[in-house]
Amino acid sequence: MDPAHWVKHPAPVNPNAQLSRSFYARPSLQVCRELLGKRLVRVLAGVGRLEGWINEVEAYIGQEDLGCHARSGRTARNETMWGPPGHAYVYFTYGMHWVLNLVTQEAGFPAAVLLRGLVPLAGLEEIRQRRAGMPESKLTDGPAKLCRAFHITGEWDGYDLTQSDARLYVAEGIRVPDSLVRTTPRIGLNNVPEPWKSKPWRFAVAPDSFPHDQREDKPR
DNA sequence: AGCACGATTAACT
DNA sequence: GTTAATCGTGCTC
Repeated sequence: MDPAHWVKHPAPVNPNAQLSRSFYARPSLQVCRELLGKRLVRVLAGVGRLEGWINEVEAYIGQEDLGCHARSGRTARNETMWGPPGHAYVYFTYGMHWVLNLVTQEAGFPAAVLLRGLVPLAGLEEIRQRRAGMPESKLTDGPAKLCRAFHITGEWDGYDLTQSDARLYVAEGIRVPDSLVRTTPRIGLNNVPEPWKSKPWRFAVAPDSFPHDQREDKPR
């Protein structure tokens, strides 16, 4: 990938800046698209920071969206999605996997963005440990894989990613031009009726688009 | 109370 | 390409 495709955020954006609630409090598709290239940060006490560039996301938008958990109304499981934006919505699925969403839009409207993929940036040693036996390219290339790698479980459901001293949050990152963004239907909605099944609400950018020289440990 | 299935993954043919 | 693993959730009876 031509490095010229990558443009750093213009000053005065602080590249370490934690995203504020106003970022999440917007239409979900806009938040979704803009999350590409941002960094998921997990602070582990005594271990250090795990970081990854966000490279794949999906939007789930309201009760009308029959692919969204909120389709069945307000329940104990989806409660977090109905709350204020900027919180983590973490749920358990397929009897063994946790997945992480970021709540979007205003409180009272159930919507969130599912994080489906990261490109490991920092804390590689810890990430590899959590994903023992997996090839380098498959450490965090799925919604449950990235939760496994970043120590994210149901305990994080409802966590406010915008609080100061957050141990889990999203920070500024690298700018991803539209020319690199692929838009497709969402993954895994096998029994969801149309038109929801085919809504192009998945946004992805190829992992090898990200600059290797900024990673803590370059892939071998 | 019972049941079908899931915003998935890893292993396998 | 197919499939087992594994259990919480929401829906039906």
